[in-house]
Amino acid sequence: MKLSTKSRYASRLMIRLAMDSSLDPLQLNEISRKENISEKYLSQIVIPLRKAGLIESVRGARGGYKLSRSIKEISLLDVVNAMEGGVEIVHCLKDDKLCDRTSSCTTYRVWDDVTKAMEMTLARYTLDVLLDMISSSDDPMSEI
Amino acid sequence: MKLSTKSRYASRLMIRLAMDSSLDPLQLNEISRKENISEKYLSQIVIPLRKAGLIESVRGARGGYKLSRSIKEISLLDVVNAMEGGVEIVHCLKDDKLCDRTSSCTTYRVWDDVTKAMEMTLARYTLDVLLDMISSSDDPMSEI
DNA sequence: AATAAATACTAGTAAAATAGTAGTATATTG
DNA sequence: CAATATACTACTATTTTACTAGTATTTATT
Repeated sequence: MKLSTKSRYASRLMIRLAMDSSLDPLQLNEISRKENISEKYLSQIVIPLRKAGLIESVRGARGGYKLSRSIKEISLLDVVNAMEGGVEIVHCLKDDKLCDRTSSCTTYRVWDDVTKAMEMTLARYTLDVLLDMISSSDDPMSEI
Repeated sequence: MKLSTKSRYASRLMIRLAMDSSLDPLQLNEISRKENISEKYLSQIVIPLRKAGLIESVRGARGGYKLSRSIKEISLLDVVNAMEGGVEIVHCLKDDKLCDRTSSCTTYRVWDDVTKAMEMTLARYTLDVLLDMISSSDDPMSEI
């Protein structure tokens, strides 16, 4: 039950975008350097984020990416949802046609409950909360 | 971020053991029939459960399995922990030597929080709670 | 003692998911 | 027009998942 690197890298990328106060878009090449993640891989990660409407891209020279909403309005639930297509821990939560036991399934209710707990927790971590966590950290040079 | 079939099947197997009030051990062949899971596969699933001390086996003819603790003392957290070796959603939560960013990592704290939320939720579902859910269900013939 | 019924153990394997890489096309700036 | 960036498409090695198969061992029953 591991989170994919895509979700984790996407989270770090989003925090980098949130940290960038400049009006110009931030380029993948810079995020790649700071986060030590292949630029090519980042360029894949960025696609679902854009499709989910979390970020906007600017093409061409001096292009890059920026958040499309305020840092208060983007949570890690949004990010993980975008990357994984939902955080459901079993397929039948997403598509109940996958299993005809659903309506009478006891464990189904448990997995649903667990999924909701994850969602609630992730939703609490909006980008502004994460920035607060970083700025209140002991080490001012801390990584994200 | 899906739960493995092993964990899900193990949960259903454990509920079957919990439902069995007889003093004799329950055999895989019966669980296999009732749950529509290959007996051979169940025989693999049973191994981590036994190693985790959740069930006991009786070998030989008329052998089988039974819970080694009371239904109040076994939760789905125990089951998932046994099957997956922990519910951590990132490896670094289990072994912090895996990443040198750990001490200064903001997202680390999020993943830790999410993992704890999952653990708390799973721990609430002890086998006796699950049995209550089944018996209070509308359909007396409901599957688990 | 022999047989049947069960678990225990070891190994293998097909399919899917993961974690990337590579290359070309397209858009924009200067 | 050249340089710089994203956009898109395709491929691939590795790992994980979800099994299956076969043999060995233990125990109850006859």
